[in-house]
This record gives sequence, C-alpha cells and structure tokens, in this order.
Amino acid sequence: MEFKEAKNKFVQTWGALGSQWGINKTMAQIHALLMISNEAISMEDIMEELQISRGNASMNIRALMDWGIVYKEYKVGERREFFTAEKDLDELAVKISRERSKREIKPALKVLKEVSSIEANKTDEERHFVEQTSKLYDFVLKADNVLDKITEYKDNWLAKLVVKIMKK
Amino acid sequence: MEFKEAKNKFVQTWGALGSQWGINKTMAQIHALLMISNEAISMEDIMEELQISRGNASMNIRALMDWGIVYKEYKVGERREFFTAEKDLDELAVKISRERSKREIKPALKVLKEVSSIEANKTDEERHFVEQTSKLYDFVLKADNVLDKITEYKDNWLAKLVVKIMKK
DNA sequence: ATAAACTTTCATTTATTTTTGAAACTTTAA
DNA sequence: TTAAAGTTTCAAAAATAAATGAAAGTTTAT
Repeated sequence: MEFKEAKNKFVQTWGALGSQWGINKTMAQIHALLMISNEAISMEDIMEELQISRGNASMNIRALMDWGIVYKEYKVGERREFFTAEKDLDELAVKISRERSKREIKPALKVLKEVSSIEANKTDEERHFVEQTSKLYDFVLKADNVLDKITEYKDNWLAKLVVKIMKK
Repeated sequence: MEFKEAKNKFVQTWGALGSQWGINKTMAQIHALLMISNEAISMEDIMEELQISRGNASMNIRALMDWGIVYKEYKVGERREFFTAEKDLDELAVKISRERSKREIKPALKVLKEVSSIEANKTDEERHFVEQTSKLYDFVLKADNVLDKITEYKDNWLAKLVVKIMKK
C-alpha cells in the first residue's frame, strides 16, 4: 500500500468510526486529516483534500474547536488561518470524555434522578420502575465519576489504569 | 410527576441517548421499555406503547437480541412471544462493550495496523503519518484490552474499578 | 475609509437513515 | 392438511441529518 492510499483509508475509517459514535462523518474526517498532518492546514486545503464545501468545512472546524481538540494557528505573513489537531492521545481522550460527559451523561443523569424520585407505592409496576431507574442512576453516576477521575490523572491515565487492572 | 409521565420521560431520554451513541432511537426505546417493565412484554404491546409499526418493532427487537441484551420468553398457554431485557447493569455493560468492540473497535484496529505498516521513508509527511497511526494503534489496542479485562471481572467490575481508582 | 482576503451563516438541497406496511413466511392446533 | 396466529422481510415512503453555496460578516493592509 502506498502512502496516498493509506492516508485515504485512514481518513475514511476514522470518519466511519466517528459516525458510529455520534460525531458526524466530516467532523471526524477533518480531525483525522489534521491528526496525521505534520503541519497546520488551511481551510482551503481541507476543502480540497476532503472535497467538501466551504460552509461544511467551516462549521465542522468550529465544532472541533468547541470540543477543544483542534486549534487555530496563525502563520507570520499569512492572512489565512491554519488548523492543527490535538495530537497527544491522552489529552484527546480526556477532552472527548469531558465533552461527552457534559453534553450527554450529565443531562441524562438529571432525568434519571427526576424520574426515579416519583412517589411509587401503588403498584408493583411503579415500584419496579423506581427500583430500576434508581439503579441506573447509581450506575451511570459511578461510571461518570470514573471518567472524571480519569481526566484528573491526565498524563497517561490509560497506561496506569491498565497496570492497575492487570494486577487483578 | 406521576408514573406515566415519568415512564415516558425515561423512554424518550434513553432513546435520545441511544441515538447519540450510534444505536437507533427505536432500539433504545424498546430497550428502555423492557428495562423498566417487571414482566415480559409482547410485540403487540411494544408497538402499542411506542406507537411504531410491526416491522420496525420486529427488526429492532431482533437487533437487541443479537446484541444479547434482550431475551425471548414463552408463556404457557400463549402462542405469542414475549420479551425481557437484561436487567443486571454490569452484565448489560459487559455485553454492550463486547459487542461494540467486536463491531467497531476490532475492524478499526485492523485498518490502523494496515496503514501504519506502509513503507515510509521518503518524506517527513510520510514518516509523521506512520508515527501517528502507530501511536493510535497502540492506544486503541490498549483501550480495547481494558474493555476485555473489564468483561472478565463481570461481577460488579465498575465498583471494583472505582475502588482502585479512588485509591489514586 | 475602503477594498481585498478571508470566514461564517443559514435557507435550500441532497444524502442517509429509519419507518412503514403489505406480502411472504413460519409455526401450531385441530 | 389447513387455516389461524403470529413473525419476518424488504421495497418504498417519510423523517432526519448533513452538505451546499451564495450572501453577509470580519479582519487587515494600505
């Protein structure tokens, strides 16, 4: 396999993976492109490389910057803006975890707390509902806390975690 | 909030969460419904409760069974099939992890291995590509192994993990 | 101040995903 | 058998999500 083919394959795969995880394809592809580039890339080049429109590029780059995993860069003597991706994978994982926790898990927890707090004494059905949603609340809260903890380690949390787990 | 409202809110929220994580809305809603039901439900009732078509119900129940998180049940004297969800949350997490690993992470790893193995000696660009995709391969592999390990614990892995992490 | 270079926005179009529903299929009881 | 009860399939329709592109908005050099 030659470089160009490999590059393309990587970008496509990363894009597909993104869409399975609730991140849109183009956003993931732009990220992929920036991840493997050794220098900052202009919007023009991103559009060219991925064959996408200016608007699409703009909106998705913005989204990536909102997630904190892509940065704007300025080059001297250049008016255009250039972009780079967070390349440290631990840092990347931390930022993605935090963002998803904030956007998805926290709001879900709020609802779980609400619905598990209803007065339920009439029927078995109601009691079972409260029991299950309470368990779910506890579970999701605990899982979310693990994520929080992990983001506190920050440096190489995954390796440390692996060591701990391997010790059984 | 009264029971019916709470139930509906839970089903809607679980459905929305599902679609953010690459599981379709109906599939997640059916799962939600089964999770909080204290007895097995027929397809007819699922259709009725969620206001969905027979085909939709059938396909998504099938998908949930493929994931191993919903089971078919037979009742004596009943010709129809009834369904229940895996209610043990540890077991549920384990099954979801395994399935996503198999379907998404493993194939991505394969591609990462492939593309990081190209001959790259010509340009800085190529060398950087190989370096980044190799790092990514190692990282994803390690993360996937953590999932594997977790599924080995099976019983209450999350609580154990929390304890370990809390100890710093 | 202004105009060139560049970026963002958003109504419309396009693509993708999900849902429907009717026909085909399967199972069971008599 | 066969017919009733139930389930699955899949082409077409509907709903949803993403992409386009042109106009509006910014920024910067002069």
